[in-house]
Amino acid sequence: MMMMMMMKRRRGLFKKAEELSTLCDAGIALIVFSATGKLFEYSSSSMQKIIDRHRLHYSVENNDQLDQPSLDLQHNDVRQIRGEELKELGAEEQKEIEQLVERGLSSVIVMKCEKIMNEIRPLKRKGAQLMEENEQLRQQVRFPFSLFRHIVDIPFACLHMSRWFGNGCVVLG
Amino acid sequence: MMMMMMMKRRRGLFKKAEELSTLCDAGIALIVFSATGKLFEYSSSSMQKIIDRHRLHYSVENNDQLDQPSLDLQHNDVRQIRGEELKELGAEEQKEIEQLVERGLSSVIVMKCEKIMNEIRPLKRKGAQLMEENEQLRQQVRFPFSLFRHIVDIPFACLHMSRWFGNGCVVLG
DNA sequence: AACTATTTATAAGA
DNA sequence: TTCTTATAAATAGTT
Repeated sequence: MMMMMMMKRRRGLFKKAEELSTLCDAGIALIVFSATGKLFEYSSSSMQKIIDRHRLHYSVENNDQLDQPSLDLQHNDVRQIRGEELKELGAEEQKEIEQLVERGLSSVIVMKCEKIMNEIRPLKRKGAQLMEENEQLRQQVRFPFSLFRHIVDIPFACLHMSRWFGNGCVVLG
Repeated sequence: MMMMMMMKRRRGLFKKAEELSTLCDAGIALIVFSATGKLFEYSSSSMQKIIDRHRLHYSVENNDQLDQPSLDLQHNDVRQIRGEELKELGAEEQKEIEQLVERGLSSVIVMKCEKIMNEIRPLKRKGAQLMEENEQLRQQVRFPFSLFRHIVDIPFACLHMSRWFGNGCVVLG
C-alpha cells in the first residue's frame, strides 16, 4: 500500500521534473532515496554536471582564520574545476554565462566575487593586526634592557645597567 | 509568459518533492537551474548529505576510493553577503567579464579562480611570515631579562640577575 | 495493470 | 503582480 503510493508519487515527481526541464529548458537533478534506501534519480543532462554546477555556485567558504588550510582546499577546488568543468561543463557553463552576462551579472562570477571578498578582507584585517602587534613587539625589544638578551658577560651587563639606572648597581669581579 | 509557467511548474515540482519526502520518508535532493541560470534547490535533509550519499552509492558499486569529503558550505552566509557586496562590484565585474567573454568563454571561470588565488596566496604568505616574525619577537620579549623592562627597583633587578647568572652580579644597597 | 472518484496543478484570463 | 476559473493531470482506493 505504502509502496504503491510511493511509486505513484515518485513517478509523478520524475515526470514533472522532466516536463519542467523540457518545457523551460531547465537543468535539473533529482535524487530520491526511498525509505528502504533504494536510489532513484533523474537529471536533465548528466548528474555530475549538475552537481558540479551546483557546487560551483556555493564554492564559497568563510576564512576568518589565517592558519586554517581552507585556501589549499580552494586551490584544489580550482584545479578540479579546471580539469573537469572546462571539458565537460564547458558548453553548458558557457551558455549560462552568455545568458547571464546579457542580463547583467553572472551568478557564477558573482559567487567568485563573494569568495574574493570573503577571503581577502579577513586576510587583510589579520595582516594589519599582525603588523601592528609586530611593531609593538619591536619597540619592546628595542628597549635598552632587551639588549641583555644576548649578553653572556654579566659584569658587562651590570655595568650597562649602572649606566642606565645610576650607581645602584655595580659590578664585582 | 515563459517566466510565469516556469515559476508555477517549479513550485509544483518542489511541492511534490516535499510531499514525497514527508509522506514516504524519502531522502530527496532537487536542483533546478533555470534557463537564465538561476539556482533553485530543495533537499529533505542537507543537500550535501544527499549528494554524498548519492556519490557513495556509486563509489560502492564501482568499488572506488572515497576521495575527499565534500566541503560543508554555509549557504545562508553566502546569501546574506550576496546582496551587500555585489552591487558595488557589479559594474566593474561585468565589464571584465565582457572582455573575457570576447576572448573565449571557456576559460572565464578558471581565470577568475586563478585571479582569486593570485590575490590570496601572497596575502596568506605575508600573513604567515608576520606570524612567524611575531612569535620570534614574543620569545625575545619573554626572555628573562626582558622582565626588567618594567622594574624600577634596580637592586631587586640585580638580585634576580644574580639568580639567573650566578654570583657574578651582586646588589649594593 | 486498469478503473474511477477525488484532489491537485496549472494555463489563461481578469 | 495576484486572484479566478476552467481544464488537465495526478493520485488514492479499488479491482
